[in-house]
Amino acid sequence: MNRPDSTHADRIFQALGDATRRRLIDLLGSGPRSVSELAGPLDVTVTAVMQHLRVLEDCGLVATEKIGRVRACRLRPEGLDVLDAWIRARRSTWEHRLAALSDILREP
Amino acid sequence: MNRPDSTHADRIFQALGDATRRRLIDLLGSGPRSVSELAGPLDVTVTAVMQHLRVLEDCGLVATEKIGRVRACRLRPEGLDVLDAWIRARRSTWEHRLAALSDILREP
DNA sequence: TTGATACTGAAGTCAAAACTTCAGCAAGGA
DNA sequence: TCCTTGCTGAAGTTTTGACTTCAGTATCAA
Repeated sequence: MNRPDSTHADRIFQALGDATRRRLIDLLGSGPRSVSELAGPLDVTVTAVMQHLRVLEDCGLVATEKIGRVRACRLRPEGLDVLDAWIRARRSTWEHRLAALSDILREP
Repeated sequence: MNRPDSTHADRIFQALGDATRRRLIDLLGSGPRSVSELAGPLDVTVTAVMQHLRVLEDCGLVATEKIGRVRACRLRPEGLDVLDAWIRARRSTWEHRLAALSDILREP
């Protein structure tokens, strides 16, 4: 079924769930690129890159700007904040629960 | 195309890319559950839950153990470490690059 | 022993989404 | 002006993977 994703974190996980998009992200990691500069190494058509960029832009991981006839694409580091918050929230909850459990087990 | 995922982080993103699996993770956040206790709230068959558990177990986010005829499922907090490392690595790289860029722009 | 419960495995269905082709259009250069 | 480059949009194809059904198997309890 896979209900519609709602939260920001949901959309980011959904976006990063695709291997091509993660590779795109890593390409942009070494600096801004145009759409066709991304299509080459990714070995897909420029149209496919456009579609991936749309997804990544929608969830805040990438920003693009059209200058003349080329579209400049770059990463948005703040985009990772939501992901980081997701991890922190879970980690602290899970670890607290485990700690509480082991306290109980230590009872006489 | 979407080539086979190779790294551990890749498999985790792939796993968390699915909304049902994220909900499953959140259910386990409040304590261990059996397969059928998960299937109820998720509103899918036990078979579907089994398949999701397989994925989550393979990437180290969940551990399960069969006791008698019920399979006990629990989270593995360490599973998040890989994800956290992925974020940190990118964040620091991206931010350094941006810092370097703004240094250049500040040049006379 | 019998029946109910809890999962497992194989096999198939189906919809979402990744990707393509193709026909534009606008910008830049010769 | 004319050609090339770089992107865009619509539409269709193909693949992936989430989900189901159904037929087991093992465990537990009466």
